[in-house]
Amino acid sequence: MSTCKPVNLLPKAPEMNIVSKIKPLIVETLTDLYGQAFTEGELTISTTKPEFEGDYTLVLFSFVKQLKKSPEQLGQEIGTSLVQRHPELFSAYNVIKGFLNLTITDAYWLSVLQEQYNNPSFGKKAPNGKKVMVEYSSPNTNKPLHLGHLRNIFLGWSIARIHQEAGYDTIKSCIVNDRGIHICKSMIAWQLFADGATPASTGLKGDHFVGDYYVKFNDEYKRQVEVLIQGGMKKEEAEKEAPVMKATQQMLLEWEAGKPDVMELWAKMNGWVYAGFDATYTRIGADFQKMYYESNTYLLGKQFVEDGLKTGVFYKKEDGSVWINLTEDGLDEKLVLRKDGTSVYITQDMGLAEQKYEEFSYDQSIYVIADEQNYHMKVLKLILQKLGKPYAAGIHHLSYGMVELPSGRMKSREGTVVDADDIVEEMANVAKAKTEELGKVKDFSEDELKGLYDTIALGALKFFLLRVDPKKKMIFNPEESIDFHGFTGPFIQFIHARIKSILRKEKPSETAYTGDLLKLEKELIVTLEQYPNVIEQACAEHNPSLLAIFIFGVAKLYSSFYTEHHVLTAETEAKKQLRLKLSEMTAHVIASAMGLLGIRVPERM
RNA sequence: GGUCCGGUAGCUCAGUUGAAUAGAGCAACUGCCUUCUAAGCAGUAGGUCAUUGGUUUGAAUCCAAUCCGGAUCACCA
Repeated sequence: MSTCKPVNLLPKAPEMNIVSKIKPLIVETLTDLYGQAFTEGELTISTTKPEFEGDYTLVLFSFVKQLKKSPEQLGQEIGTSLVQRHPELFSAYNVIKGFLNLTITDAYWLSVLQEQYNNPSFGKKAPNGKKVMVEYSSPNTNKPLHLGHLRNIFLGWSIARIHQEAGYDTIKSCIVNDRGIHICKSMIAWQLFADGATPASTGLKGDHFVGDYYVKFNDEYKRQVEVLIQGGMKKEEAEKEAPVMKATQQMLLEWEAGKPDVMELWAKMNGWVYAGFDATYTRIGADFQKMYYESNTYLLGKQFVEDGLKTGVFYKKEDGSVWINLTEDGLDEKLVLRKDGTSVYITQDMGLAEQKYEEFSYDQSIYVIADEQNYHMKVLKLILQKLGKPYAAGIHHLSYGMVELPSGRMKSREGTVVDADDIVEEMANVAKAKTEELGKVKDFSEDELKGLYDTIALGALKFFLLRVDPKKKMIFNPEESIDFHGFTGPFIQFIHARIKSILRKEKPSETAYTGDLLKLEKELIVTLEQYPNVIEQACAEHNPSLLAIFIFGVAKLYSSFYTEHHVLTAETEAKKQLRLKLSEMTAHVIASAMGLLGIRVPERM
């Protein structure tokens, strides 16, 4: 950094966000002026609306009653005092109705720019020594991933990445549901219909190959049930008696008994599925540090039942089944062990939580699971709390809404599931067509082009799924492919590429700028300065959409700036340097924020 | 029926720790490529914030009731 300028006139490098900086100053001013104690929490400070003069606004209404003065008078007094006491921070103020609009000095904003313009990690926090586990994806191994999984995966990956940026040590994990009746259905169908076919012999991706047999099972099952009903059987009975269903149940028993040929087929078919999943994960950029398999964990948790019975948290019914009564907590009674002594879903989850804690001693454990499991996760946390588990408090359910079609929920039986691989490929094709049409990267090699198409396709898809508040369900219309204009990933990628195109021609010099700031120049810095806060908030609220919304605002602002003011042919050399710095800082923040969403940004597009 | 979540522009969504004239994108309409990438910019139009009542200096936001949609309350996972 340059040190040969009159630094003493400038505020120190902004480790702290401007809002947290001015809050104590306002508190101090209030106390001095009126002799009453206020806390920072009592202040309402927001960015000043564009139609008014100023950067940040203090709402005065709340003080009127306590101080028995009109808002106008309060505003004048506080404003005068702040500008007098801290001329290095406040250059002007105005009072409109009950709002005190404060203008921060250009010098302050320029110091922010000067300190951070070449910092690609602006907003990154120092390690806080805390460990967070994020469990996401968690697929079944009987069919390929679909659009709903993608929302889960992008959310999980992003929330882990955001925590990492906020200073946490993160471990991404996945619990694979690799056992159970649904797997056996694919296995039975393969035995019946495959005639030895494999993914290799058919050229199909393993997860799709196995998924096809799951569909074949259901078709056959439906056919057999129909035949039995026509033979005079009742529907419920037919559903139980259909030969393929009986064979499947038999197979599940054999699996649990460890029958060698069943285990072998199971391992083989799961292997195909994993190969398929891995290909998808690699393409979309998902990764895990720890895989858990239900075939290993489904017996866990039984020791909890013993403990719970001893401490009276659980109780046993006459038939031998074990329950917990949660009615005092507003929930129902919940079974934790079947009468035959086998564990249920929630028992396994207790066991897995314990195992994760033993292995990683996490401070926080985030489960990315659809909102249909809100009740289950509430119960899980509550039970663990009642059992006095130290890790119970750190359990957080990142609940997200379903991705629905305009016609309603996706249903695999009706063939309305949007396949993950298909949608990625489709987006890549759109990206290709669009790129070729624009013809801006004709000199790219085959590989570079392919990389660019995936970057844009995944940018569009990830941004589309992450820009919405996770807890809200969202509508996806397959008729219209995901847009590349407006509030989208590709728009932001485009702005980044544009900036890079300038920076390839010239890089900013280190000398600090000391002149005036035009409206858009200042607005850009004011906005960029908020980035560390946005990371913090996205982390605290487990909500990547805050980053998506923020970074779109940045990109839009830069786009206006870019159209209105020239960088390389600026009015003066000093202005050019200023704008080069603005451009570089914007590019860094875009790359960083998009990175937290799992989206790459191209140098050219 | 109990619990939870949602209802904001034609569509998809922000805004929901109360604050100024409720914001974006898409779609529609008007302009702008001989100057750093037009996947862009500038602008026009589009609203009974589901309804009713309440609290407040101030309500899309808080409270109550009602209507609509969804999830869940399995010895399935």
